[in-house]
Amino acid sequence: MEIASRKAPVTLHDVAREAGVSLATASRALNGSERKVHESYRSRVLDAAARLNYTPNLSAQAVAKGGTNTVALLVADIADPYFSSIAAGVIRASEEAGLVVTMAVTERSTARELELVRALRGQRPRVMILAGSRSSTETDQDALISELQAFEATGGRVVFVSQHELPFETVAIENAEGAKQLARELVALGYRRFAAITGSRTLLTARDRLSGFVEGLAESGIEIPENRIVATEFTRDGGFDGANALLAQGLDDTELIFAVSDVMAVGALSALREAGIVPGEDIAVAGFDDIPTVRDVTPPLSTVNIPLVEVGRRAIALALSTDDTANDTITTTVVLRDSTPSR
Amino acid sequence: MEIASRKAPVTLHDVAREAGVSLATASRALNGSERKVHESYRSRVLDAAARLNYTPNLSAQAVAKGGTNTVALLVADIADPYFSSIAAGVIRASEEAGLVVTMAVTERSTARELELVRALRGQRPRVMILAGSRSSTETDQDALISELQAFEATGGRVVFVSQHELPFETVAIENAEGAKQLARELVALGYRRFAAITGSRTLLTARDRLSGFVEGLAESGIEIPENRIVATEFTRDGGFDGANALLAQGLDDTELIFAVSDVMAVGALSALREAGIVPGEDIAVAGFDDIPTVRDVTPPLSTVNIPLVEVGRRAIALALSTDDTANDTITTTVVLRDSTPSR
DNA sequence: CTGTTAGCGCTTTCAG
DNA sequence: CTGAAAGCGCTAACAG
Repeated sequence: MEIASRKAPVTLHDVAREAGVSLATASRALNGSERKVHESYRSRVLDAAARLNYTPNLSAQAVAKGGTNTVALLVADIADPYFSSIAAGVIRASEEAGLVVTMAVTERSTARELELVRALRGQRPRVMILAGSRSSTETDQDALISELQAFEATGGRVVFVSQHELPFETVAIENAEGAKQLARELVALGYRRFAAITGSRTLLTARDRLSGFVEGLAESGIEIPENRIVATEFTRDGGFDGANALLAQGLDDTELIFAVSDVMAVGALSALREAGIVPGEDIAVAGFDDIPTVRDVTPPLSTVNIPLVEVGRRAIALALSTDDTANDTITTTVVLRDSTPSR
Repeated sequence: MEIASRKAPVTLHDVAREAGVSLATASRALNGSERKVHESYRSRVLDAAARLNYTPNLSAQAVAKGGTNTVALLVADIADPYFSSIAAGVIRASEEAGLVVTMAVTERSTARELELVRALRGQRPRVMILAGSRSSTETDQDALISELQAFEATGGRVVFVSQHELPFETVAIENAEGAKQLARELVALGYRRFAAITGSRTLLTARDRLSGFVEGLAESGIEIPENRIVATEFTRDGGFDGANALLAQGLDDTELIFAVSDVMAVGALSALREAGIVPGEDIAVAGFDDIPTVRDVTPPLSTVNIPLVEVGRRAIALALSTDDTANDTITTTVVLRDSTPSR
């Protein structure tokens, strides 16, 4: 004899019986498009459903109607404020649209990303959102593309958040433009000698930001010395290490360090401080993203704002739009704070 | 004539036909428990599946087997590092166990939480994890409990992350104990006059931490003056406002401000600094949680460490354990940093 | 408007 | 070990 009698969940069938109507009527009263079932029946069904504490089996609905109300969201690292803010926007907008989001983490591995896309495809989601910057050396890239195209061929929508590199709708972020503008404003503030901490050279986001920054400086005839550009991991610790690397080779007359992301900049700040250098006084620092944290570090960090939560919302808006080829570009804006005083 | 011919997805049936075997055999080869189908057949099916780029329809599998491989995760706010770290642990552990995570955000509303639980129940997840502290004045509490019990009755597992208040398995965090220990260590450091910034009095987590702290001080005969305890929102801005409130009434001889969470403490730090007060020198500050950020603020924040990612992992470990009544308590440890120099 | 009856894609007896 | 057939819970024609 079994110990726990795992009761079977209440089904639509149970509700129909309890209400004394047919399965179809119960279905229509509970979910079918409005104004189809007589009020007296309708309320009987609703009552029965409430009494039985009925919840429609979403999987069954999905197979019956041949589609789900699911959004699959892939991010590189959910604990990173950049992604968690975007995720917040995606989730909020999805809920508003009556969609459920399932989430997976790639841990910044493109192989893992491909795996996950395959697996998530089994969910038959309506939308698949891939957030996280692309890399220029992805060997699995073709496989990813064909997987995604197969998904689209069956009616799914794919939206990328990053740069518009792949043949899919994307919420593009003005990385290069924002960095260029930042460079201009820093030059206007009086800075002339720069160093930079960037992520892997193959990471598109890092690459775009750095090249935009370099271009912006070039407009004023300024260059960053080759050896003043260090590439590390695209994380807080990467920023920390990057600053130390710069420190190790001697900062000399460097006036400002540009880190291609705020998390890196924050790490750099800590490294500098540990080395007895006062950021904002001895040397200026700027980042990119405008994550919430940067208001609370010392000094508050100058950066380029990306409306992260809005990016998430836009991604699902794009996915739900009827326009097949729509694209969306997010404008970034420079935010100057105390980490880059005018000189 | 339709423009886009939305191809129907490849089904098991297609694979079976392509491989020249029966539906049943194809099913067994692709998913059924090992060692049942002859190798020659098996490989033919696998080849066909690969050739067709087949992905099993998870919904269909779910209805056929009467269960999913889904974990439903509810958090208060995914952009909050506390929750995003826990989520990271849940997601990682879930993926390792072959489970997919669907995620919803309550925005700290218990009404919304109840709604979401009902909706998510429709997914027929195997596990439901509710992270986010309970409130002592929940009017919907009974409804939540019965909803969750109904879910358990049908074989689902429920795990709470917070305090062990409700009749469900929970990963309990030693909030009171940790705060008490923090108080002891601060007293040992020489502090005698305290102020506190807490969240709503009804928020269990806030309440436990504050009372633990108060108890810890009481062991040394120290009390926090009534008016030195301010209650604000359980967020960064709440901490900011709380510090300002304290400032407004005059900090007088207060030596240390205890904020019941790190995000609040970080906000408080900024408020103090804006007021021209140097945290760590003019006044000490301590928080709770040990979120990554606190290493990077100035001065680095003394706090009570909770292994957040581990908490997430444990939650799903608990959910997957066969022991029905298991519970798990997470030990917290005090971490002293520069925001509370010895005096 | 309501009930009957096919499926949806997949798993799982149950015979062969 | 394999295939035929009966569901799983729900929706969507299709007749009344």
